[in-house]
Amino acid sequence: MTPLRADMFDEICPSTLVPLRMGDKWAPLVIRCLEDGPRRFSELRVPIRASAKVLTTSLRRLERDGFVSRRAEGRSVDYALTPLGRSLAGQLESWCRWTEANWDELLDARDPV
Amino acid sequence: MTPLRADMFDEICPSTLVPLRMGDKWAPLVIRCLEDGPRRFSELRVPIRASAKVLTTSLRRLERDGFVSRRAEGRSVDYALTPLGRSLAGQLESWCRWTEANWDELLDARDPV
DNA sequence: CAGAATCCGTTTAGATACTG
DNA sequence: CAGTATCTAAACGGATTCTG
Repeated sequence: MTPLRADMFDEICPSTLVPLRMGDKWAPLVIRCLEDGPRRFSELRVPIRASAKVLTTSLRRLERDGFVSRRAEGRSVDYALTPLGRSLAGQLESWCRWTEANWDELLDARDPV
Repeated sequence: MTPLRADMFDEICPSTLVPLRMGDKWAPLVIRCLEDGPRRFSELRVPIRASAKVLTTSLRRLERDGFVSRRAEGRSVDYALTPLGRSLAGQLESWCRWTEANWDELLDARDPV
């Protein structure tokens, strides 16, 4: 194994944080939805077909981890990517590109349930 | 949002598979453990401090998705990365590098629970 | 509008004991 | 050695109802 400061075998290491957070069913979608700028709660609910409770949970976690910021003004609330969140979005896109590059293998490999 | 064939908003799309599978608590560790070659079940259990049941579950899923292969010979069983799994391991390493590049921000941003 | 509260079913992790 | 079986507890997702 390549020695890295990012030691996934250490539970405290932030490298374990990213897969766990992205493993959240809705978090990657939230990140992608915010790529083009701030969105309100109700705007996120249209493309992301999760219940209000579940979406809120995702947003709170992303906020706590510093990927998303929340700004309330009057009745409306804006969610936006932080600089760290934008950086993560780039990482996510590189992932999608990996998926595209391995598309057929991914579909073929998968044992149908 | 950049238009990609990998559409995370489509539940069937394999791009959703990767974050979900990597969100598995032990899967990323399994992948890393197999980077240097095949390992037996008991060898995996040393660095990966999960119960036999949980580790088995992870391995079965990784096998089903085509990232890991299982080969039994006599009493011993070898697990190894498939070509697809090796490719994923590279992706995982790029993730760790991203973590290292954003180390301080990740630690600072994180709201202590 | 942006959630919070509640309830419910499923999934997951973990510990323990057992087996071919 | 490489699991399986069983049980428990916690986490997660979803639907519904309510509220400032």
